[in-house]
Amino acid sequence: MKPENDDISDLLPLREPTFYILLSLAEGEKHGYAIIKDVAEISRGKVTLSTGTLYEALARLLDQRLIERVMLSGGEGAAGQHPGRPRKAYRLTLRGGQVMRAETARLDVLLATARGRMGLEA
Amino acid sequence: MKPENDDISDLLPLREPTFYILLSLAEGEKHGYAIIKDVAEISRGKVTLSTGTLYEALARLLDQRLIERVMLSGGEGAAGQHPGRPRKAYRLTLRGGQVMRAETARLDVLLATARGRMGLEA
DNA sequence: CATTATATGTCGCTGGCCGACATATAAGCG
DNA sequence: CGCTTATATGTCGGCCAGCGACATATAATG
Repeated sequence: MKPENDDISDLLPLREPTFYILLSLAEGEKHGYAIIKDVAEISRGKVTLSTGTLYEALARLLDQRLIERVMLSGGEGAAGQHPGRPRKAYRLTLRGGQVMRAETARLDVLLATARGRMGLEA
Repeated sequence: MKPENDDISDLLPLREPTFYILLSLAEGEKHGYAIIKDVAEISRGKVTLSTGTLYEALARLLDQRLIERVMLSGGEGAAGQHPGRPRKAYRLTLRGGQVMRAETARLDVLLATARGRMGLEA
């Protein structure tokens, strides 16, 4: 019925790197480099994002409004002293959260179907 | 220790269409067109394989030895009367089964991680 | 003052997916 | 009989996310 213009299901399935990037941001706002380290950690070293993958994904996710830029917490006029270029922090949007819930739901169904089909309930 | 030459984890993650193709064959041997219909069914209409996707995937999976061709059951000299071009049936190999188990295990961990991170155990 | 760790970004290539197109064949129908 | 329909396999060009390689900038450390 509803034309549902910017339909979330068009964005699914998420590729593994993208899924982990959003998942990392689900925990709280982060800047790019922090995401790389976090993803390596939560994936138990299995996913090591290349910078190409990461920054291109961030641009795409911004465009899709699944994430948004945030001012760096550390507040006031504090430039925030740290090595490297100035950080850019991102956070998950409501829409981004919806996508993550839709994707986990999809995976859930997929796994249930697979378990049912293959003989490995044991 | 073992160099593990043809490592299965190089083939993961599977894309959704590929996953469903292998899952369909896990049930038993099928020919291409039957896979298309079966996948549409088991995915509750969510995944409709284009013939491009399907036949290219079958060629690739054969090459990776995840599936193999089988003689059409229906036996003897029976040509097997049916409309359309002669059927080509495929079956999952042991290696293909290993890949499916590895992939479902990966998804399982992924989902558990996601559930832990997002606040939705409820 | 050189190295290292932190930090962001671009570019070209590849692989899998996809829609469009091509082809072949048996069955059903008027 | 010829037309359409459903079944069946296959190719091709384009697209897009991921990825390795490369480029650049900066603060801390020895």
